[in-house]
Amino acid sequence: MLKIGELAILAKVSRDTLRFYERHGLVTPNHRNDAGYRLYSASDVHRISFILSAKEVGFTLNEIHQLLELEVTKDEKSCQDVKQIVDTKIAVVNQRLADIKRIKKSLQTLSNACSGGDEPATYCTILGALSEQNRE
Amino acid sequence: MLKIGELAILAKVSRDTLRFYERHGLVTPNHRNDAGYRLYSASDVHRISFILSAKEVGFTLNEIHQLLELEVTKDEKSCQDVKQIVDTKIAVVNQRLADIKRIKKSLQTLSNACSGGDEPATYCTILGALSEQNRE
DNA sequence: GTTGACACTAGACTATACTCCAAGGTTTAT
DNA sequence: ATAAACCTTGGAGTATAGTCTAGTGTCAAC
Repeated sequence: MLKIGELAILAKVSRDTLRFYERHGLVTPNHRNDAGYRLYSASDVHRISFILSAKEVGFTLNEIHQLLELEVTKDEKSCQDVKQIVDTKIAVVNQRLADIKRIKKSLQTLSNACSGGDEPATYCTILGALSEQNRE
Repeated sequence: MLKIGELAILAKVSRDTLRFYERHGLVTPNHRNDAGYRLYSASDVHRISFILSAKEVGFTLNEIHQLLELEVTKDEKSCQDVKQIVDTKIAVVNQRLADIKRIKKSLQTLSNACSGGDEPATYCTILGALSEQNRE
């Protein structure tokens, strides 16, 4: 059982963020002690880590909530419903994966073009690197 | 030369968004006609497409602006400065790539677990799929 | 037994990224 | 020549995701 400050340190978020996530149904403490203090389980660290990763790659808190809810609604929803939601997300993730790979490639082109010395970066533009990629 | 409404359709954004991006230095029309109408060049479609992709994978407009600026400041900044900024971004992109791959894998685990029929989704949780991935 | 670190709530405030509206000027098609 | 469709600016409003403050309560250590 972790108090909010302890979880905050482990999960590298602020206490306010934890309370905010609770209000939005993303992370709920297992218990409260007599004084009303939130008591979290150790596994909530993983839960928050997932939230942060998902956020990082462009999911909104609402979408993340929906993904986490698949757990909660397991008895009411049939597997086919779950699958449909998940497969839709996979399509989004694939698009994002393609985008990020393209951007990575452009950044690398840029970095390589600049790796010579400290001459002016005449050809150093992302859009240039991107369009070069498209020509290939 | 494209008017704002034409560019908006081609780039799949609203006119307001184009004006907003202009205020924030992301896309500037090449010219204005006598009536003050913005006139964009066709290549701005690519520019906006880059902005949208970068946004999609978690970059803020400020970061995107910085990346696009590398072009503008080419004569003032040495290649080494550019390279340093770009290499920092590559590290971020790599982290994001790892995150999104992990999420994709979890979603696929989930989808596969659900692919049988329409029995209740007892094992269908993302966090379950994620922790399974960690055990491997 | 009191001080300092931590907890609680409610509500105000901030940053980011739009989105909409009002009041007006321009262009185009009939 | 006039109406519809488009453009302009400035400013207000919205959604998302926190972040901060005030006022109060709790707990651990000295």
